[in-house]
Amino acid sequence: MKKPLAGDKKRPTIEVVAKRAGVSRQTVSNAANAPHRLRPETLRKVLGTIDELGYRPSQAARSLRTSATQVIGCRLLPANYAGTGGVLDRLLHALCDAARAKGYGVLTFSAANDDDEIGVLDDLLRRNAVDGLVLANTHHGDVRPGWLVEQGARFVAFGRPWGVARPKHSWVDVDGASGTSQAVHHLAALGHRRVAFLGLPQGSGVGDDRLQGWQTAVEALGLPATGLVARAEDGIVSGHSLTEELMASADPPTALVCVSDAMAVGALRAIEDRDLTVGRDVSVIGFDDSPVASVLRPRLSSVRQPVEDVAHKLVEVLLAELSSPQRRPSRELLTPWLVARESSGQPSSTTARRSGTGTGLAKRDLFLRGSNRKEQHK
Amino acid sequence: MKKPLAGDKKRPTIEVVAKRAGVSRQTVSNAANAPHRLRPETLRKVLGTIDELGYRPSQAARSLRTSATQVIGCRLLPANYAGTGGVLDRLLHALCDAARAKGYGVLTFSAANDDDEIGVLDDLLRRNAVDGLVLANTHHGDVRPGWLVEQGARFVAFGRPWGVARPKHSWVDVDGASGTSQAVHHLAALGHRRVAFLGLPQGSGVGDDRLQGWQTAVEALGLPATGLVARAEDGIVSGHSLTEELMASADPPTALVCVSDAMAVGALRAIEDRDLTVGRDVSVIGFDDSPVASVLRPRLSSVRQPVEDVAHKLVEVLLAELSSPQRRPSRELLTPWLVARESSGQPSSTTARRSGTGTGLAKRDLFLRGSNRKEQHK
DNA sequence: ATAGAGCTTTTGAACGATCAAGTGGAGCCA
DNA sequence: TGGCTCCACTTGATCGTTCAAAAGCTCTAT
Repeated sequence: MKKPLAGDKKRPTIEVVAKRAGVSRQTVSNAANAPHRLRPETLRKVLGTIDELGYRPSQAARSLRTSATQVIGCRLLPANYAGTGGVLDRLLHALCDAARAKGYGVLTFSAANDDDEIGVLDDLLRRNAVDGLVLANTHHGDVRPGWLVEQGARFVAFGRPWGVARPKHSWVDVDGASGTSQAVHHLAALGHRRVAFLGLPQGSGVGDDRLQGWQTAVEALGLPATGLVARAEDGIVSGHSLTEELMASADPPTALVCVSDAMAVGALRAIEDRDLTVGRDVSVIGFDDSPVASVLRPRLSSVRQPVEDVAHKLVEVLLAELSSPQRRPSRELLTPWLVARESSGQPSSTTARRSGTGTGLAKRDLFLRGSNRKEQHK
Repeated sequence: MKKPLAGDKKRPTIEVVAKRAGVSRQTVSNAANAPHRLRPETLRKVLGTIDELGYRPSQAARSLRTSATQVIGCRLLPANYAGTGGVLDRLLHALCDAARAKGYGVLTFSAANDDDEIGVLDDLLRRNAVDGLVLANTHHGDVRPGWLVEQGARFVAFGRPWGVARPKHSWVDVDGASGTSQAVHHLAALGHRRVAFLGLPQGSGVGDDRLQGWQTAVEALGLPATGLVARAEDGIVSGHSLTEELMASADPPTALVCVSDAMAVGALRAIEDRDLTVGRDVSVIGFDDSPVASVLRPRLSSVRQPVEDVAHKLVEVLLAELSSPQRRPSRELLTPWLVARESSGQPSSTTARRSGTGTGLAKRDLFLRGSNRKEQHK
């Protein structure tokens, strides 16, 4: 039915469609934007012509008139193998889907740092290239939200406004504390009592949030807490040295809850270096369920963020922001869940050596790989 | 100098700038688009006013008039932990940078499959939402390039037009054969003679290309070739079973060159399962240098694609395509390089056991992690 | 003095859609 | 019949920019 736009043949304009259907421009416009205004018969006729010519309204002309671009801007963060990088990549996919379902596109851009990002945002806003923005990776002392509010820009943050008492903008975030708390409960249920936490230096929003979840759970379960928190900048190296530190103590932990998968990878290494077995002698749980988690051996238990839900909420909140600007900011806190794998098991003191974990390709690996492949081609 | 767009204050239009500078609209327009047409004095004055008011031309109005959106479309492929996924994520970042350097933005979208993608592309083209497209992940029997050519769309493919004799479109690709050839040469230099290849089923473009590189190198070096090629669908499980197969033979290989990192991960597992040591008893080299490569232990040697160069070429070729449509299609083949890590070492028969590879966190890990962090915040 | 050439600047029109106001006709009521 | 409302559709104006052509101006050559 659709006519190909072969060669340099021009796209049909609303005028062409109108003439061909024997109606006026506005009627064609209404057929798409306000079908209830047309008589059913007319509507059918016009839609038929639209389909026949393959007409779609020019985005530029529509944007000029309505000053709405139907585009959302989002910074592309460097894809590091662990940490937030992996999550943000997944989020971007989900965001594209969620946005498209609402008729929006996603314009991505990269920036070297926050100041550079503000430069890009300034350009996008001044050119009216986007209707709204998704601001990822918020952190303490983040200058971007304030700047955006000042500019009167519409945006949602993915991440709470850490350290800001009365934020003037909407945000969506994942309850990190719930995630680490789930991890501790899972470990306690397996029989662990000395559950340590590998966190970030004080002052990091996500870090403190996740630490608090550990703390809450430990208190609730009556587990020991002293000497079981170690902190450093995120990274494999940090995870390694913090774990060495903890394991060298008089009464070492039997399980480690980590603030990130990168930390967890470091922890795995340190445990192996002490000739201990991960998941038996010492259990490890990471955060973010980055792609590496299911490739490591033993596979890493990790807390997974509900990125699809986050993306839907982000779009929902942003669109609300776009339609009625002066409402008070909304907040959404979503709950992550634990993906338990072989890196977390019963402590060796309370159970005999588990069988069938050391060698061979686990059945679950097969299944996981299978479902990955399906996702890839669906 | 820049005036904030506080509150709902309207962006200044070209008319406002013109009035304020005491010139006409067109002069303001020329100041930005054709400065050579203005008297130096006038130019200075107008640019001053533009800067003072923070004026930027409305993208919509400009697009309407020029029918150029300054936007490139690119499909976002599912981020699988190995295979092309990781490469395409890196590519997207580089593409955003390269595009922005030329004043273009990148509109991303996801699609469930190629047909779905055509639907999205059709929409984007009909609405004139993008000037051009980057088509990633080309494969045998790909219907997209032909469809795009038929539509008269401007695009560049990342990936050769596999199986098409006289392609009608431009493309940029990485020379996979060179990559696997480098891998074989590297292994041969280390003393390996029986170098096997873990490939994809015949008919896959990238797979056959990479196999050919292995073949060429093996012939050039006079290494044995019979019984050293195993093929299956990409994936960890495939890598595992193919490796078991090869290692069970009468005269097993001492090194494996893999078509992907996923295959390589499977190979690592299979080797460990036979209680052999990777990098000593059997060396393994992957392809794409996905994020997992440097996290695995031993760290995986892998062939790395020059994504930044690819992105630059893609943008360069696409912009050429946009400016002068009817030139003949250009082709660019870039060369990847081998990143040698611990998974490839001297074969155990020709050398004593290497020291310092088994335990501890390698120094290079420290450096790598450090540079990752820097990239993240630069 | 005047025309022509060349440079700088201005003016009118157009891009293709939507908004706001206007028109014509059917239906209803007095 | 006149007047009013409501519905379906049409017309004129407009969004903010750039293109194409016209208009001024300066300078030179006749």
